[in-house]
Amino acid sequence: MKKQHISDAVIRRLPRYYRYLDELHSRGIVRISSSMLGKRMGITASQIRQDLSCFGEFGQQGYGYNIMELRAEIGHILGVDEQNRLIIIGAGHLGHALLQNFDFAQAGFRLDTAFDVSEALIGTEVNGVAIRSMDELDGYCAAVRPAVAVLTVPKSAAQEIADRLAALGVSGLWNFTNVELSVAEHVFVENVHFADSLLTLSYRISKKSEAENES
Amino acid sequence: MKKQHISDAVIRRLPRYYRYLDELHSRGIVRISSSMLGKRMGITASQIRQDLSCFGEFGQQGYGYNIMELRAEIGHILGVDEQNRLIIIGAGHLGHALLQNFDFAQAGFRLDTAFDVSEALIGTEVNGVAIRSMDELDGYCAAVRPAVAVLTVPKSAAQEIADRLAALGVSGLWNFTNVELSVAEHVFVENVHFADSLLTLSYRISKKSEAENES
DNA sequence: TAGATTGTTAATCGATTAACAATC
DNA sequence: TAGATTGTTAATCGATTAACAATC
Repeated sequence: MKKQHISDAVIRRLPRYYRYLDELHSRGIVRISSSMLGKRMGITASQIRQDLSCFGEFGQQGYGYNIMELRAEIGHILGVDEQNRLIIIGAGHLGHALLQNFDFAQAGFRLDTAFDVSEALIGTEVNGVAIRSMDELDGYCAAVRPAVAVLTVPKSAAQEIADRLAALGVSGLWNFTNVELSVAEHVFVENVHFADSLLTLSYRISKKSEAENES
Repeated sequence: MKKQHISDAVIRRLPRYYRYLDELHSRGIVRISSSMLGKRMGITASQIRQDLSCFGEFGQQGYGYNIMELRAEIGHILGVDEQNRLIIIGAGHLGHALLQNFDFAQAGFRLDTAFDVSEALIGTEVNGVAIRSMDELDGYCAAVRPAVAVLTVPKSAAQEIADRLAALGVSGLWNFTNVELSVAEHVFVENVHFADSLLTLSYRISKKSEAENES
């Protein structure tokens, strides 16, 4: 095991390992070798072993990996057992969708509450989660100290709210607005840029039809 | 300009360039050099010039790039001017959020219609888009031949619907379900894995608090 | 024990950065 | 013209893959 610096490429593969191990486990499979897992995931066995070796020794020669064990180890590395507190800013359509569908607990977070500016929403509950006024945000954060805030607000409000949350001491922002936030460096920002994602698909499709027209 | 193979890393940066150029343009700025753009984006000028050189020569020595022009070029590379047809499968919370908020036209797609199994939704309109029965899917695709289908359905239905869409001839799937789809190789899949994204944030936050505890 | 598979070191490959001649 | 900045070639850096001794 080399403690060193862990590259972003490795970190972004961890959730994918986690997902595959989850599925194997739910199918009742007990063990797997790096080469079998690699075959399923479409990556090399080398890469899997190399990646895991950043964090420890989780396998056994001649046997491979115990799926339940490895899943738990990766979950631990990702911090899913910490159950950090999380709040949602903006309970519009997207905020609602997350409130209704997304399993925050499985990703290691405890969803506390949501905030919105709409009078119609304030005071209501969605899926058992209370929606509060943005006026309460400061007091709430001071008292509860949530680790992460989900940004599902209009583009125009994003940077201002991000600054406010940074000042209130959140550690991370899960940003669904299509803007590039600039925040103090102690705050981690993870972007979910729908438009970027769809544009890469657009690129691949148009390259494909170009290629077809050439032939 | 080198036509060659274009790496995924380059393709994934294109939408980001596009976004920055959009913003500069809307602020009325006319030209920018690779070094200034790099400074804003937090990347090197070299990388920008190297990336762009995959597709052509868009700048001018001693001047830099005309923002409007470069934006249009990148838009064209990404295929935003093709206005491919797109359908949404699953008009639940997330499907609704996309129907209401997302600007498909700006990403180069024409949103035709949505499909769902819910009797309550079938026949209604959301934001001017008709929601049809899944029973109509085959006939609709045969007639209209949409290029892309958005998958906002429950996990359990995802693979089956993906297979069906692949057989119906779609070129791309924009997959919001947290499953790994396996489809015929002529179909491109672009995943938006919320859970993976949040887990990387979880990782960074827990590493941070570990580091703090050590000191 | 023999076979399988790990963790790790070394080799390769690809992506990023630096340097610079070309030229607006 | 002089200064600025490109596009591209070369150098560096990092990530992926291959190989293999260690060992269950």
